[in-house]
Amino acid sequence: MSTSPKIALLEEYALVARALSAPARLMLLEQLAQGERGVEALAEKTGLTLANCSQHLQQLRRAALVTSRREGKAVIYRLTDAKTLDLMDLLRVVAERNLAQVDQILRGLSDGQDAPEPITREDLAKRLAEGSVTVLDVRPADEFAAGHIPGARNTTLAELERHLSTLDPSTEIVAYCRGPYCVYAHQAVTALRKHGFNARRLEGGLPEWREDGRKVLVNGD
Amino acid sequence: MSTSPKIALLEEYALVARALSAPARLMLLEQLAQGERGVEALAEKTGLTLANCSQHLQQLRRAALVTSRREGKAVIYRLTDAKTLDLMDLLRVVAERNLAQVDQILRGLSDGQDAPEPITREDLAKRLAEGSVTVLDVRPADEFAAGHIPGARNTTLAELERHLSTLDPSTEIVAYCRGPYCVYAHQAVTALRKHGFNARRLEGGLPEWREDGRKVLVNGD
DNA sequence: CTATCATTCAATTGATTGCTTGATTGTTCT
DNA sequence: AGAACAATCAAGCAATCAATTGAATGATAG
Repeated sequence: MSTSPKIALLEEYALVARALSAPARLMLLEQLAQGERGVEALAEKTGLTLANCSQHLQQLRRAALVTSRREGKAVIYRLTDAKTLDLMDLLRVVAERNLAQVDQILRGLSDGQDAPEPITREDLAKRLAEGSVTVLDVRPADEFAAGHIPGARNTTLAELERHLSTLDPSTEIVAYCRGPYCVYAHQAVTALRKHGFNARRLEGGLPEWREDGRKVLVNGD
Repeated sequence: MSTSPKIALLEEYALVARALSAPARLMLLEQLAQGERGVEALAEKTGLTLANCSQHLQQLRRAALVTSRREGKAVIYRLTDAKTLDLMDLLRVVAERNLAQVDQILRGLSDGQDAPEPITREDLAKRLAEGSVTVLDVRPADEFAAGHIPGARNTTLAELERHLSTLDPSTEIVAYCRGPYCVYAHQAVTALRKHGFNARRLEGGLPEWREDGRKVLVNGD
């Protein structure tokens, strides 16, 4: 070791930070937060080419944020540690606090109107038990099928307009998506409110709900 | 905005992560955690050239992790937000959990022996009130002068050997330094234990102690 | 053993980073 | 106004990174 142990340690910490310093890798981690995935599925979801995706995954693996195992001819990646999600979340919090840019983008999502505070997972669980709420899962159908909040209805943003008439205007709607990094729920709430619905976002997304130890339905009810 | 809002957001988060992805900048943040500093002082402490230091500081500012103000002809930098320390700490935790490399380096610091668990700040405060402990501040004298735990004795690692005879072998010694990123306390504890002293590390360092709202003595008692 | 499929490796391009040197800006002191 | 000082800017270099393309590995199925 030519460098001092202090620098060597800092270099390791920096390696982890560097792994988080590309949008593509943040997307990959967001996907992996939903559950383990093969390389091809990840490439498709994130819009990366296969080779590029594979290389990003290897950078994540060098930083030990993900682990892989072989399953037949496929290689399955998963998060090494749920703490990584905390790290990403804190990254988001610090960015939102300090960077005016972030605030602007988020404001842009809500289209001029002020978005209401998100509902906590605990509150949603209570409301679900009472049946006094409609839950909307705004993720692609395959992710919905792989697991969702019990009782949730699935729709994509594109299809939302067509489903408006089937929603009860007198019940509050709670929308959720992949997690704090995902903007689908923001956009769904904005769209719904514009049509006069009483809609809010869920705090976090499915990975956080699952991590709380709450029930998740798999494979289309 | 040519890119989608989702990518734009991720780019902002990535910007923050990128700011943390160089050892030099982690060192700067560690210094700033002790309190605000001018550019020259930071350059000296970190061993960076002035221009280089200034450029790193500007990257940190771009990510809004630090803020600067002018004071006479000097520019004083400080952390924008204490949450940044949490972020760095979590970075460390994730790195320590997952990277075998980190474990090895830390093990190397303790020279083969197993280091005891660090003492919590709460426990140390109790022990201090009883007077049943010797507290050792293992930072450079100027940082000690700028603030330290009441009752602490200051010594550098280099001077530690010469001070051994003035330490009471029957009292437990608690060593601390700049914080979780700083290895001085690790090394001091190892040295002390090798000489038969009963020594432990404090969890965190002075910035964490201060953030707990605990008392700090300034300017040499 | 060969064919096939999923993934990784290797080589290339253009862009970015880290660090150095020397000039420039902005502030204070005389 | 001019000298002295702290900090920043600008230019240049080597090193690294992101993305693309095409070839090579590793595992399975026939």
